[in-house]
Amino acid sequence: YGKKEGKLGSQNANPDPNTCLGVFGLSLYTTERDLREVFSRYGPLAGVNVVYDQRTGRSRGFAFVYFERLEDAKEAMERANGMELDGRRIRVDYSITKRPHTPTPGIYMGRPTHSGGGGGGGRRRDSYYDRGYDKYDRYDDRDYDYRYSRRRSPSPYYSRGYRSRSRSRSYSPRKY
DNA sequence: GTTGAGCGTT
Repeated sequence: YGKKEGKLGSQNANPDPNTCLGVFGLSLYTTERDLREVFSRYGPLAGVNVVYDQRTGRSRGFAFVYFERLEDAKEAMERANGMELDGRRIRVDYSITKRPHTPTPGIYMGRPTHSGGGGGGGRRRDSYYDRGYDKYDRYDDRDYDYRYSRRRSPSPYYSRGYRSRSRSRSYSPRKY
């Protein structure tokens, strides 16, 4: 049926249980250490990642928590979702992405350009792309967060009235 | 002390 889905697809709504949890709505002051303290209650962690804004270096308000075991992740998801942390109601869900962005691969990503006729030619993609790196990892117009690149704040000098009229009088267009 | 729903390297 005609499902209209966002760029993240249906996974946005129902991520499958996973040892990687996404934690959202964090306070900017919540650190990975804080998250560790909270989430390690449910089981051993494999890692914690707060996502930081590339420009400001500050938290973007969400994080990823990796559990060693799926069962622990499940429990953590149930229990920690909606809990208050540092004054914010946090939301916890299974992550739909597994990893941070793939660094630009300096390697061939697969098929030789000359397909030897017929279907089988396509070699399986290099393992680089087989370990949980998914379609969301591409640097792609659809995936890039334009909120941060669109900062086209006009120079203040162009804003109306910034320079007083009297000031602009001093500007003499010398016409010859 | 930027407020909201979201998914990734400082």
